[in-house]
Amino acid sequence: MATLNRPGAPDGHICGIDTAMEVIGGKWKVLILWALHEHPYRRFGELRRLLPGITEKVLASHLREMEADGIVGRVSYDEVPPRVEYSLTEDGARLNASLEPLAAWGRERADRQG
Amino acid sequence: MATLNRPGAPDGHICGIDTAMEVIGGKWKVLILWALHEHPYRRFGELRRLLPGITEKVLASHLREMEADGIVGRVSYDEVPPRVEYSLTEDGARLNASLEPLAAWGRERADRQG
DNA sequence: GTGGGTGGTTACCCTGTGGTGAGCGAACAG
DNA sequence: CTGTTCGCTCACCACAGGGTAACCACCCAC
Repeated sequence: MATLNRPGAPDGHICGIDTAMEVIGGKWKVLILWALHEHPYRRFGELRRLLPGITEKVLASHLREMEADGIVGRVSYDEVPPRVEYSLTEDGARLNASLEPLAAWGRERADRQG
Repeated sequence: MATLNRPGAPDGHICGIDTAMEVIGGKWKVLILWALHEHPYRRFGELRRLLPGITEKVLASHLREMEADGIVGRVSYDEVPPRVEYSLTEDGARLNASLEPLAAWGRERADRQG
């Protein structure tokens, strides 16, 4: 990622929000986070079914980025057919928790607008 | 806007996060929010100076979107040279507050990585 | 041998977002 | 009479992120 390139701060970051936005900056990332929170330890195909509309390519690349960011864990079992399980890391769980107030704000706003 | 178009939910939204992400989905929006929180009632040029690297076009369009979303207020004084003051609405202030946990998560993560 | 399910990869295209640079209208300073 | 401040607007362009679709290796059931 690192679409953010803002001068004015040492590494292009101004406040902590930037760091967080970089990590969740992807069309489906918060939903993947959410899905893994509600349904821990899901397989690739299960996640795909939990997120109607996502394509395999995007799911795979998002998962790999989130894994690299340390918010998603991946365990691959050497079976046939292959089995891979994704889960939230501790950091990912904390990220998800810190998204809750934002979700509450969004829900309230959605309610107000009917 | 409205880059989010995800089937599976009535209006393309699955949880409240989506609504919030739509509102803050813009490269500089959270920073504008932050700047207006730390420096209330700023003028266009002041905001530009507070956000090194932003261009006038992007600042103008982001401000207009945020105004339409009801999180930023705009007051134009009929003077010469023109004077326009931007501020957070109550809803914007609450949005900003609900971003705080996320910012904390980001700060903690930035600290860990040095 | 054909189809299905597993978890992907690869190549290509398309749109939206953001960046660049110019201009504008009025007043005032030099 | 040129330059500056102020808050924009407009036309154009580049690029990355996401979407589309085909393909792969493997095994099993039919």
